[in-house]
Amino acid sequence: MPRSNAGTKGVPRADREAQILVAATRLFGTLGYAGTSVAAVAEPAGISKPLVYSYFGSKEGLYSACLRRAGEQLAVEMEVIARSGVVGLERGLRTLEGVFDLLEPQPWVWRLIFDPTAPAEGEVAEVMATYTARITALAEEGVGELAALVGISDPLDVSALVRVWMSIFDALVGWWVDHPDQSAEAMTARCVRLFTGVTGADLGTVLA
Amino acid sequence: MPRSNAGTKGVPRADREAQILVAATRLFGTLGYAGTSVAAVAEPAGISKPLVYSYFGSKEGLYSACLRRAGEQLAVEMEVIARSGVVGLERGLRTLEGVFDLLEPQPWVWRLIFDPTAPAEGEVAEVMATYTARITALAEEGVGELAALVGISDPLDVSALVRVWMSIFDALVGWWVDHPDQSAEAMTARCVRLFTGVTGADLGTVLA
DNA sequence: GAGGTAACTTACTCCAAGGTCATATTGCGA
DNA sequence: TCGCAATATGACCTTGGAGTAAGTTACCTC
Repeated sequence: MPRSNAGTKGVPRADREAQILVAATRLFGTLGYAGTSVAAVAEPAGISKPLVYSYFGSKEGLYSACLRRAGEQLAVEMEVIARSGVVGLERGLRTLEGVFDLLEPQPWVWRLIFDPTAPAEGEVAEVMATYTARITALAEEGVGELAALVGISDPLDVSALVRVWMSIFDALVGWWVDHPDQSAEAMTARCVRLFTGVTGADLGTVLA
Repeated sequence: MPRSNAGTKGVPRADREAQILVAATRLFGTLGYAGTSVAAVAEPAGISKPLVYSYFGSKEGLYSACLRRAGEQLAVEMEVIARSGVVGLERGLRTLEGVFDLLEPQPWVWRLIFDPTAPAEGEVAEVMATYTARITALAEEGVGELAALVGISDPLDVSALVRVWMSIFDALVGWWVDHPDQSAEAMTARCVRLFTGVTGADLGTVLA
């Protein structure tokens, strides 16, 4: 019998890294960057703090790794939908639908990307800026098209409207996270009802 | 000449408290609760840290005091507008207008009330909940009325729509904070254009 | 002008959390 | 089977910021 708990347990680095990322993503997404300690990540991952540092270097490094995985997933999902040819309000809806599906098993991931408690400088800020920029670009595309259609042409108006749209998106995801009994499908249907009610548009065929 | 810097400077407690609150509100609203240290508040107020503790008891006590002042101002402003008889989308606009005016000299106050880095328990959380509840009640009133008009009756749909509305409000204030060159009046006009564009409603008379 | 009190500061304590070091165990190739 | 690299940890160092103890100065009243 070993005299200490140290020593390898036969788990390869890649596997451990994956385990740590899962635990960290969940905690960061739930408690926020500032509210999560590295020790609190190590515990559910079943390992000790120094191993986390050995693999990810720092708390920021750990967060960046989580961010890259989650951000890539979300950005790709949204980009695929944007390139699928759907336009107008329906494009917004389809994007919501895709995000709801993606987030269904791990809704806390959303907060990761827009966490206001994350550091405003350094590596984390840069990675966040990358994904925020990719997502914002898509929003600008969609909102810009829609704005032109209803006669909103002033660039500052469009800029504000982009912000509003992203905020609506965030609010709907946030509401959903607070109502875990609602399925992704039900959420999409809800969005259709709300959009229809507010804009008067016809989105009846979206739920095919 | 005095041998130390200690000793009264003849400033009455009420005056000092007011100075401290001004400095604290600005810092909390800019850097957030978590990002602001009590020492950082003391410095621009021109005093030392223990005096802050002597007057406000704790960092939470200090934040609560800021919150009460700011929250009361905002809640009263919004309640007055709500009771003034204006209805429908115009009520939303008038509320935005009132908040823009109130915030013009101190836009950072907005973030104070919805600061996500504030503690989730204890006195601060309670005070925040109080004002959030007052403001949410007004939103529910206004949104509920509007929702009924466009045939949205499911309580969960209304609940989600309330969240969306508050988020739009927050986005518009946030955009404005990021564009300090825009006057409160210009912002109100912008909101009229956006609302008109998105909903198709006629708000032409609002800018009287 | 003596003393009580309000206003004020210096110099600490304490703790949580980020980060590091020295060391222990085991799998595996030569 | 020998030894090295990879995996792992307990114990430690360090820092920043919340909070406090004890003392200093000045105003105000009698």
